[in-house]
Amino acid sequence: MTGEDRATRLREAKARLRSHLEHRGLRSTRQRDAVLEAFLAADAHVSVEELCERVRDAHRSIGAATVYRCMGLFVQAGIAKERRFHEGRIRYEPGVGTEHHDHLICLACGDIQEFENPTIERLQDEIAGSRGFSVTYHRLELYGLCPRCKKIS
Amino acid sequence: MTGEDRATRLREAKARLRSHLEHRGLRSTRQRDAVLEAFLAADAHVSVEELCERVRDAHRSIGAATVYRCMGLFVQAGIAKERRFHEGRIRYEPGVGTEHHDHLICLACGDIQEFENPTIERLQDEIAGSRGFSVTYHRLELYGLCPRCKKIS
DNA sequence: ATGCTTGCAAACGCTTTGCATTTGA
DNA sequence: TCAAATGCAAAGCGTTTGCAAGCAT
Repeated sequence: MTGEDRATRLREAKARLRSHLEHRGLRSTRQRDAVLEAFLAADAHVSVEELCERVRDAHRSIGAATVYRCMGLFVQAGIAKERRFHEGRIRYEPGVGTEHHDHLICLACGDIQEFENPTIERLQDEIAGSRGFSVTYHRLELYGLCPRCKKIS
Repeated sequence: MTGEDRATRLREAKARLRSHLEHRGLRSTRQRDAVLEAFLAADAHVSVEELCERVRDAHRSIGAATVYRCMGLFVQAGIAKERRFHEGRIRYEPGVGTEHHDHLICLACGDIQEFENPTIERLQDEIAGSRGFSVTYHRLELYGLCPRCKKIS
C-alpha cells in the first residue's frame, strides 16, 4: 500500500467515523481518534492486545475495555471487520478500501495472506442455493505452512 | 444413518479406542465408555455441554473436566473431530466412518448441514500451491438462513 | 501396589460489564 | 449542564490444570 493509499484510507475512515458518531449523537474523543490511528497504521489482522500496545505509545493508560469498545464501534461504522482464526481471539482488518477476500494462514509463523477466487465464491452460492440456504457471510481459511516455514521444518 | 451403520460405527470406535489405550498404557474406564456411547449416540456437532447432559443420564456426577479430557483423547485416537463454528465453543463430530466435508450453518436455528465439493477442494490446493503454501487443513463455513428460517423471517 | 483417572475447584485467556468519575458538546 | 465515554476492577464464558482421592491393571 502506498503512502497516498494510506492517507486516503485514513481520511475516509475518519469521515465515516465522524458521520457515524454525529448520526447517533455519540462523541468524538481523543481515545477514539488514537485507536483509529493505531488501527489503520497497524498491519491487517491486528489483535486487541497488539492494538493496546500501539495505542499506548500515543495515549498513555488507555484501558483495554476502551479499545474493545472502540473496535466494536468501528465495526458498526464499517471501518473495521472482525475475524476469528484458529487461535480464538478476535483480529481486526480494515473495512474500508478492501475487497472481500479469504485467508491463507501459516501455522508456524502466523503469517496471514489474503486471496480471492470468484469460482469458489460462485460454487459456494450454488451449493447453498441448491439447499435453499441464503448465505449471509462465509469463512474460508486454509491453514498450513508458508514457503519459508516449510523449508525450515 | 441406519441402525446397522450406527452399530458398525460404535464397534469400530470402541476397537480404535481400545487399541489406542493399550498402545499407550492407558486405562479403560467406565467414564470413557459412557462418554464414547453418549458421543456416538448424539447428533453430529455436539458441544461438551450437551454431551455432559447426555452422559449424566447414564453416569451420574461425571465432571465436565472428564468429558473434556475424554474428547481430547478421542480426537487423538481419531474417533472424533473438533470443530469451532461462529459461537466459539468446541463441537465434535464423528471421526470414523465420515468423509471430509464442509459446513452450511443456519444463523437462526443453528442447524448444521454438511457438504462436499471436489472443485472447491481442488481450487484451494491450486491457490495454496501457487503461493508455495502446503495446506494442513482448511475451514469452509457458509453462514446464513436455512429454507425454513428464511420463510419465517 | 502402582500410577493412571477422576472430580472438584481454582486458574486461565479473552471479552464484556458495572460503576464511579471524567469529559465533550 | 448532563448524557456519553472512560478506566478500573469484577464478572462471564468456555476450557484447562493442580491436586487429593479413587480405581484399573
